[in-house]
Amino acid sequence: MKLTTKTRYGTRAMLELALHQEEGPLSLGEIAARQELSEKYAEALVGRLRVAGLVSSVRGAQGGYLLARPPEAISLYDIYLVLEGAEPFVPCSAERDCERWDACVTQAVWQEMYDAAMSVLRNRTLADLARSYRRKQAAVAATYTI
Amino acid sequence: MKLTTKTRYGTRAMLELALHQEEGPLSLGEIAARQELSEKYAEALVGRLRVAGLVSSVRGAQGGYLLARPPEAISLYDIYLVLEGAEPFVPCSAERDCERWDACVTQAVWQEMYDAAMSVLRNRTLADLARSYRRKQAAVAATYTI
DNA sequence: AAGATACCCTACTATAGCGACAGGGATACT
DNA sequence: AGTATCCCTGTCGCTATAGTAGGGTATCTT
Repeated sequence: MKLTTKTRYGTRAMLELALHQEEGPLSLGEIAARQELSEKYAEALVGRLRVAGLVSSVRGAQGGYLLARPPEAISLYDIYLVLEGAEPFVPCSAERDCERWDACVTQAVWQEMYDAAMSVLRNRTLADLARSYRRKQAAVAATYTI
Repeated sequence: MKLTTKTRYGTRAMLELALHQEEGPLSLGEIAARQELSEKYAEALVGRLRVAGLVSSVRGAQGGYLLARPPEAISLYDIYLVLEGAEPFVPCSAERDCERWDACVTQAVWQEMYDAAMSVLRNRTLADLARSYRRKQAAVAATYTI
């Protein structure tokens, strides 16, 4: 069970956008630089987020990307779904009669496990992340000041 | 995010052992047959469960495998841990100063997600599974009887 | 007009892990 | 003697991930 870099990078990119929301669009170059990624790879990720409607874009010079909705309205699950896909944890292959009762019994547990993980993502928005980030930043600044 | 067959097969094998607990040891051949696996593959899985102390074995003719502890004392998390390893969702690579605050903020979420999934496994024992199984079996039997 | 930038499409490589099979030999119990 | 566990090794194919690379078009700002 692992989380891919796609989701990780993508989520962080979205967090960047949330943090810079009022300073106008963020270009691919900037996003890629902060993630230490090639522009091409970043393009692939952000492109999908755009097609999915989580991000909007501004073309031309000084263009770039913006969140399509306010950060409170974008959950981490939204991002996950776009980048990771909705593929289930464990496919149940039973189309006809299922002899595999034991499998079905365990199946229920896997499903529960998956749902538990997803519900964490569902209950967390980009606004939450941004808040955590700023709080952390403030805490560190305070340490240095004192 | 996916669950591997190792965990799935392993858990089902353990369920088999739980269900046949009183009928003496279950041989590899039987386990493999019920999982529709090669004996060799089953051997690899059960072998690890044995080394980990979840399963005990009886050598020689009429030998086989048994649960090492009562089913109530074996959680699905125990099994997961043995077969999947304790590797976290996302390793934090920061050993020194970490410039990646955004990453750390997201890291916390991934961790929470992982914990949520694991807590489902922790709260479920083989005895629970066996109970579900028997209940289901009884329900189906009733359907056919009526 | 020039430059910056999004947008799109394709191809390519490398690696790692998973899923599984195969064989053989030693040990232990009935 | 026969049935099993036990243990070690090697092989194979597949798939997904994780990226890189290149080149072209459209659109906006300055």
